[in-house]
Amino acid sequence: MPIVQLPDGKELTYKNSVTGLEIAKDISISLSKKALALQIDGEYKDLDTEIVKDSKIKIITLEDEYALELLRHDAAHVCAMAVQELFPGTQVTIGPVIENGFYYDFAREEPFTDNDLIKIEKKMIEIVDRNDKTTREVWDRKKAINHFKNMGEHYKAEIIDSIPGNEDISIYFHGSWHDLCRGPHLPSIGRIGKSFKLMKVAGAYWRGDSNNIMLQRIYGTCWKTKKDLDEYLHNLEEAEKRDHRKLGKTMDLFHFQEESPGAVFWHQKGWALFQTLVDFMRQKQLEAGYQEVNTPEIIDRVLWEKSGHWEKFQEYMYTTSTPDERTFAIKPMNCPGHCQIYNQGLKSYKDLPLKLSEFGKVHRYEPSGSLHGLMRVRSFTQDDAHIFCTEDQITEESVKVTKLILDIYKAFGFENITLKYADRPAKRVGDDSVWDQSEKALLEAIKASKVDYTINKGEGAFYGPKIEFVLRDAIGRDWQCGTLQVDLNLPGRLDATYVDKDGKKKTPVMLHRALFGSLERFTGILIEHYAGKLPLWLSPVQVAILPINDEHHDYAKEILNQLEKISIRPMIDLRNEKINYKIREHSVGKIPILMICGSKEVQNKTITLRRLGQEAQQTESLEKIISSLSKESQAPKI
RNA sequence: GCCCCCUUAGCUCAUUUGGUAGAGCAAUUGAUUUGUAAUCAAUAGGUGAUCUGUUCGAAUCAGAUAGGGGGCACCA
Repeated sequence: MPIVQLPDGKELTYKNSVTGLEIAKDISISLSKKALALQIDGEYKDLDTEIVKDSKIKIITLEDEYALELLRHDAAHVCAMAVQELFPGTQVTIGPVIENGFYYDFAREEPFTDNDLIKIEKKMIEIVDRNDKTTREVWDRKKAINHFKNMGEHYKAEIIDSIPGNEDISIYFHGSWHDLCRGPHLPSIGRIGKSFKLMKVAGAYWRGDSNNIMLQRIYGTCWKTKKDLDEYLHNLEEAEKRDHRKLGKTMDLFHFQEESPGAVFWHQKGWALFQTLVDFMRQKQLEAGYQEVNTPEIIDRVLWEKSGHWEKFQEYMYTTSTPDERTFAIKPMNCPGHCQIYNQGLKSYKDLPLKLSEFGKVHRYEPSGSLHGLMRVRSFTQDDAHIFCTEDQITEESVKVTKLILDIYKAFGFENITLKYADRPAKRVGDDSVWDQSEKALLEAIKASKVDYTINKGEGAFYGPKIEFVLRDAIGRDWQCGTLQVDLNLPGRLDATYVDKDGKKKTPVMLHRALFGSLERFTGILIEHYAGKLPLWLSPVQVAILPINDEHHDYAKEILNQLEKISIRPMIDLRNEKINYKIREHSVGKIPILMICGSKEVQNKTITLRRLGQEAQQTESLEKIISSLSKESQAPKI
């Protein structure tokens, strides 16, 4: 006699076991038509799941957020069905739901072409129209493995083999097609509707391991309505316009060229932006008690061997040998250098925490496939620092770093910053007891910072656990920017010591931290974040002075002069062009403020101001504008 | 590094099956002296990424190399 409780608290009593669909019918015919799945005691199940005992249930319809996941999961199945109908012999592997859609990985000798994608999409629509009913069966493990092996589905057989013994092997049927799957699924496949689209084909390693074979991954997007799909596609198009590589070119900020892959040629305007960021950080770090230093670009490999970098990263380091037959590495990191500075002279516990910072340009021979505009380069500038401290100081210093990073990010208006806590990786240096200690300390620090975070298992640095501060680019890709790492290994390896209260020499802890991380990457993120419309203080050209005709040139030059005196970055457009033309060109060029001067302005000693993205004009006295701009162009206070 | 795709004028892009390349913007020159998102005209601009092959003939077909794009893997 199961009693089922509905979300509104109402209870229904049944004599025998009952399915979700039957309950939905009892509530209302319209609900039964909309019903997609079932939530039983918080767990999502198929709509035809038999309920045998008292439980809290909820009928899932398109209105529930979870419906989107169901739709996308089913869409992945439909994609696999379509592929197998069109390309017999293709093996299926996995097809999970991801943000905005799904993907499915296939094993097939021949590559899928863009044309195939169109065919597959058409076939998917056919399958949706067929609207096969979905049924679920639980199979014996051995039977399932043999069954899929006999079908030639070796990857599926392998997956079943790796499912923990206490879990059911559930097989879902959509008509005659079937797949191993955890479920739940829609009652029939046609319920996914037609608001989906296959987006791209890509390679992906079987089980995410680069030692394995490469599969072909088909990415798709799927939505509840056509309107949602169109909106998603439209937003994607808009986001692509914000691509920093595109804006970098049109805004004349930087370029790349094939003679130096992954290295930035900064143009004057891009460099001005870069330098503004450096100035900003320098100021913030001085306020936070850091001492800025500078260390050599090229250091003997002996030091890198000592630090452990050589063993782990040798193939990703640029090296150079000199006529005296020494091998040097071009620094990929600043930490060993900072340790050398720390090691000069005896340090006392009273010196700690000692914070050394550097805008250090580092070089890493990153895999060619990983290069990506400014986001991933082979030569970049870190706003790096190392805090030498005692174990007791780890938490306090870490909390300070976390706050500093978050405050700085907020100054740029970043809303969704993701924090990830990454613990010990497989390949690492140091004893596990030391790792236990440093992981505990960092976890304590992140908890004390009272911020949300996720766990990134096994993704720490080789010398210690880390917190990653992750920002998103225009099209939703995540990039690690800031980082904080607790290191109980390198100071010992690099002979750093301090004299403690008891007169004994001890090894300090080193906190590695970067705020922006890579200045190059952060600049890229910023360009996309602002869609190129940089705030006044960051804009390489802050003001364009546009005289109406050549009678106004002298006055325009006078304005230029006055702006330069208060360290505004102005430009003047003396070309013989119409004012409309000049306004358009400098608006497209994303200059925040246009100053128009004609006869009226010359006569009254005023300026007419027009701001980027606005049509409104504002006429003020030259004096007043100068003083207000001087304030407005300051870096934000944090 | 791996899979797939791309590379044509300074920029954005055409040239449908092989018959030696076009447009818009930008540039240059001239005219125009202009009041809030493109004034008009003329001129110039290309070893079609690079190399090698197939062919009577290659931007177009094949191969290699380089760079780039989308993913995967990597990311001190």
